[in-house]
Amino acid sequence: MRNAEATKKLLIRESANLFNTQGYKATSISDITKATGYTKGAIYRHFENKEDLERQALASLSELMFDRLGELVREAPTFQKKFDAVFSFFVNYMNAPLYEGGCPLLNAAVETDDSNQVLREQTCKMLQKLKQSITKMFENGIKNKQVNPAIDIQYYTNLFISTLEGAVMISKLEKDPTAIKHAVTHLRTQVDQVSL
Amino acid sequence: MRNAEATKKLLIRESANLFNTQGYKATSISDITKATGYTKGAIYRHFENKEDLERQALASLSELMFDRLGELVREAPTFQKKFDAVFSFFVNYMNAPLYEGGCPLLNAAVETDDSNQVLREQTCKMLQKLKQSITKMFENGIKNKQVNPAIDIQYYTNLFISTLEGAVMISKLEKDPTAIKHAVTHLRTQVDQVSL
DNA sequence: CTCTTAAGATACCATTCGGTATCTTTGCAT
DNA sequence: ATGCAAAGATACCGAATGGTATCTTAAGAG
Repeated sequence: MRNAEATKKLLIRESANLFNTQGYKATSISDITKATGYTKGAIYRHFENKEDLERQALASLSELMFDRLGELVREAPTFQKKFDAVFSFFVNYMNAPLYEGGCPLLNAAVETDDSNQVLREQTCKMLQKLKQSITKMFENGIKNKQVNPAIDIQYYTNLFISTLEGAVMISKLEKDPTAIKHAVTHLRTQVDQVSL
Repeated sequence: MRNAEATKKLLIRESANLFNTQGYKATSISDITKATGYTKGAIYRHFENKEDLERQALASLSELMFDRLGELVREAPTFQKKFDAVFSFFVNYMNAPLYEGGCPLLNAAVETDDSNQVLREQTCKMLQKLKQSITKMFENGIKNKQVNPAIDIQYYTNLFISTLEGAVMISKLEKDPTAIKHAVTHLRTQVDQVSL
């Protein structure tokens, strides 16, 4: 064989980049053939249909995101430093992106919320996973006596994700990191306020 | 003639709804013919090409948005009530939308930031206009001695738009207004903090 | 009531879409 | 070396794409 697994990974990686920059519906199979050098016959040997490829590509982006995010948070020792890690992850969408096209959660959410039921549910689970990560950080902060236990965790979780994602939207549109930096500055003060 | 102006308006309104829900690239001309009852010949009599229609549809969404937003802000008497009006405008994306598909700024920004130069610049101007509206509200608040004059207006403008837009993304994806309500709650405390 | 002209419908164009059937090539086991 | 199954290339399908040329219809002017 010619290393089927490697080519499948390549197909997923390249199509994920295209989906995340141009959109899922807007990216054609022949776009992917041009980007990878492989032909349609090769693509359809590894994936049932375009939707199957879209699902696996989004899953791959999700995995990349949570792997990196988890790594950064794990390495940070304290509650505040863990949030610094999350913030730097989002700031990096502007200068050293893990993947092209900005946040895959934001992109998939906006494209699929009204039209694509399958990808929408997958994106929903991605958001839930991100929420769980943030929630866990607050819970551990409380457990370790670093955070005020009276706070509304769901409220802060929603607030942090909203602010970061909205700022990514603005900074990507303006091609200027100011909005993200403002968001991070603000959220840092929020972290300080709930810290003991 | 058979009232050309009315049909052009109808074409713009219906295609704007489709673009804002399904995406610009993902919406075909024949989608628009099905939604309006008009044929392609009719559409191409009123618009040079699809891009021309996309531009005019986005401009129409922008006009709808700023007309309504401006009206709400104008009617509110005080600095704090003006921001309440802005907040209620965004909350309404979930229950009584001015147009289908959520915030046209968010949708167009995410779709075009990496791929569509023409629409991207138009969306950029839309964001600038929104920024100017918020900035003006802070400036007037300062002028009227209702707001602390030491605040960084650009910072708060970015923060408010980021938080609201990110929350719209989440609430639309989850089909649940909680995220927006949390965002509004938080921004209201920010309004209070900068108020005199 | 007709004539003109614009609005809109119809039919078509080349191209691209997602998808498939079939052929060729490759690498491995024997 | 040879056979074989899997990987990938090629060629094609019907449907849909954006766009256009042409025909028909309708409204207002005289």
